[in-house]
Amino acid sequence: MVSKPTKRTRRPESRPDEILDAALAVFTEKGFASARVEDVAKQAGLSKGAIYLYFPSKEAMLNALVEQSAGALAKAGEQLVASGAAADPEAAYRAVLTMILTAMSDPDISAAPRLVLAEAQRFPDLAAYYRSNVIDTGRRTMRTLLEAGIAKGVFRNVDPEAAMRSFAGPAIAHMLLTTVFLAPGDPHHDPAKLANDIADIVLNGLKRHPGDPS
Amino acid sequence: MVSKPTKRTRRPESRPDEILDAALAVFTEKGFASARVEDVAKQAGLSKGAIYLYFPSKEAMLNALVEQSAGALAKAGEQLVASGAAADPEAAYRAVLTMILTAMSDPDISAAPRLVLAEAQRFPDLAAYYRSNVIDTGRRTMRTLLEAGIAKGVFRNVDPEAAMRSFAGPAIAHMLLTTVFLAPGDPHHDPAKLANDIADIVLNGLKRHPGDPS
Amino acid sequence: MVSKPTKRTRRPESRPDEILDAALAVFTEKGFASARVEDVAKQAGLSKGAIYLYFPSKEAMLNALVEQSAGALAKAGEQLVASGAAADPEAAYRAVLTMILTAMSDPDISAAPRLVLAEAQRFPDLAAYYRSNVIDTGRRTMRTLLEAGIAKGVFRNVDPEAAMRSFAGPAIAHMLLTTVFLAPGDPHHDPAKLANDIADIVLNGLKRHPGDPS
Amino acid sequence: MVSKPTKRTRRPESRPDEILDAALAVFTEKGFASARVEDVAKQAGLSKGAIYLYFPSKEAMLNALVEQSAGALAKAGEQLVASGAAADPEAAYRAVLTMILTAMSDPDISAAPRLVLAEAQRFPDLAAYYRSNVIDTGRRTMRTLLEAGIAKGVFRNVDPEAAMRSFAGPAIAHMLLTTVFLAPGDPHHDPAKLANDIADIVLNGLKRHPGDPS
DNA sequence: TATGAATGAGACTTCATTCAT
DNA sequence: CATGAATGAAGTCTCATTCAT
Repeated sequence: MVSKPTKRTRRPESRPDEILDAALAVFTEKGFASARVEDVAKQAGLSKGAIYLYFPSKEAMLNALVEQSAGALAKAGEQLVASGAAADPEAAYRAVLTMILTAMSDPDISAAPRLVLAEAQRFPDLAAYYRSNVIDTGRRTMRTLLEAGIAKGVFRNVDPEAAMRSFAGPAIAHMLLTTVFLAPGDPHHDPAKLANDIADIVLNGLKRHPGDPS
Repeated sequence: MVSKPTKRTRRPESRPDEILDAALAVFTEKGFASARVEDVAKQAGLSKGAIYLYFPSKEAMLNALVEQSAGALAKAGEQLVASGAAADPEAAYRAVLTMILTAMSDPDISAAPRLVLAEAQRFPDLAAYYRSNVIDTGRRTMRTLLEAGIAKGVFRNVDPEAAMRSFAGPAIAHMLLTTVFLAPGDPHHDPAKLANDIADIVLNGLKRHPGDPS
Repeated sequence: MVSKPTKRTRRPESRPDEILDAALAVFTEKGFASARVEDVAKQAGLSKGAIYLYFPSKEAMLNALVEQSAGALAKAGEQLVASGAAADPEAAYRAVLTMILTAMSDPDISAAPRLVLAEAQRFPDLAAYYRSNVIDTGRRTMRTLLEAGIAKGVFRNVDPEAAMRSFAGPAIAHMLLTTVFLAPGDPHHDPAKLANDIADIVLNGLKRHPGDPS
Repeated sequence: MVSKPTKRTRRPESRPDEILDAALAVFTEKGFASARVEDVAKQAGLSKGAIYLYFPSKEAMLNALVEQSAGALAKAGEQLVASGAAADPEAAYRAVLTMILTAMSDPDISAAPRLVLAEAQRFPDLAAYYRSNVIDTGRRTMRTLLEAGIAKGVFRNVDPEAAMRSFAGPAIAHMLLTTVFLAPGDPHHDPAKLANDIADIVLNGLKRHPGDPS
């Protein structure tokens, strides 16, 4: 939460980003179609018209928004893995999962992915962009990790598609439970502990055990 | 496509259901806010005004839609488990996962859940309804399954929250990959095989292995 | 208030009149434009479609309505006057005023004139019809009455236009106060007494007094 | 017709009043329910949407309209009376009647009262507002005038309700004859002369005459 | 005659976008 | 750069009227 700046004193260079922050908040709350440009403007401390000095249309904001936030997570995960995957795939998966679960537990951070989830159907370009820049990166990352583990003999030779769904799925489920379907009195689960417990299950499921065939 | 009837047909007994089918298709494609009532009407082979003979508002259609399709899946899963969970939790999980993955691979069947995913943020009542009638049922089902396995000594004593995310997550991930983020040239994966491979991983992750502690 | 007939047992010959009764009630309450044909039908114990068996359009009902109720009042007043105006203009005015005030105090009877008042602007034909058949008759009646009084030497030779407004105005004022602008706790004034008191004033104003000029 | 300004003029200071003027004209002509917001906009030289920058709904315009024009007439009459009623009730009534008849002869000025008359049934709040702010003020005014006359011994001790209907009724009758039921070839009557002639009758009717009882 | 499902024109209202200031 | 009044297209909903039964 950035401290609200005194009106009218702001580096103009960061205006677009500020607008995108505002747009993310408004779009996530009301959905893109039902969000009003004026709401975004108000949230950004600007007037309606000013938005159009920075973005040519409402949809352009959505695209910029997604592009901005898209790469970040996947890039972060990729680096995290790259640094340690070969040496210790198990530790790498644990680290990635912890990072992602923690991120997804924060509504501000999970806002962009949720927005994409909600609007992907209606904006195929956006879905395609996200697929290329996030999903595919994630898939590559997971595949790298899996192959490293298999090569080292710690993972069984499982189907990569199944493994990927098992890797990433729990994080998605957690996000939905935490930010979309959270019951009013629901207890908050510690993301780090959850990540560890899930990693226990998934890694245990992937590992060779004494007596396993192949 | 049945031969177009002469205008002003008499209502077939189940107009409301036909309208809901049309609404589901249109809402899923365009999103609720961007869908026009006239589109739904056209899809249902009716005029705009006729819709309002059956539903008082566009939003009422959304609610009816969700209520109609909500219970079905969870109920199906519950019964599936109830029938065999105690006797063989592993087989039960396999069966449930196969059913769900198969269902989620079919865009027509996954349409309703996807719609809820997309609109839950904007319609808290709808989210609450889905949580009560689908999510909670699913949670209960999975918990039952897990406890049966633990009681029989085939599952380790893992954290239920972690287990649930590991159980359900892969199915959700599969749905998103299949219906939202499907790449144009992506190969279709056989849901049954995928379900089995995922079950291998997850169940293996839950099972006690020789040499496991506790 | 007619006793509600047992459904479906009704002289069909009187259907149009029954519909007009219903229409008057509904139009008066909601205004012609805002009244729904279905409301009229319901009030008349019929279905929407049946209305169109008797009247070709909603506006036709309005016209028939006004035509039906138009003449009655004026005709009644005319006869009342014709019978006694020449012999005793004062008594004749008293009688007419009493009748009109009593009629106007009854919302059911004043409904038609009020409806005309409300819709005359929007339906010039209707206004013209009412002018020809009610207003003009009333004017003639009052003029007859006035001239009889002048001829007999009991009334002064006043301007007929002024006299007519003085004759009829109090009745209109009474109607508006009674049916349109009635305050919740307003006392009901006895129309007969009021008519007499008003007649006292107006007749006294018209009469020659000892010492009057001309 | 002023030369049409280049589209998208800047607002003159008093847009709301201009809109209300336009609304009064349109509502009076077509009736509130049948008037289209777009007609009001066009009349005001604006686009449909612009209306909603100043009024939240069509009905809000009606209310504002009535509130704006409501007090004016009654206030004017009240002051007129207050200034001279005690000293000379007869002259005061003459003055008030002349003012009102003159006002009512002008369709532009009588438009608001006529609109209220037409819509009061359908909008009870509006009727109540008018009753409180116009009718009641008028009643108070007339009662004051009457009591002053009685106290000075120039008026007989008549029933106030009867007197009020006799005071105000002729003005209402005149308005209806002039603006609602005016025949095409009808001669225009000079309001000032008419007011005087009516005042002759009514005042003569109220006055004590030599030989009156009481 | 009577019904009421169905149509479709039309109304209110919203809101992305423009532009004079 | 910024504002916010203004536009006008578009969408939801209503309802007079029609017509198959």
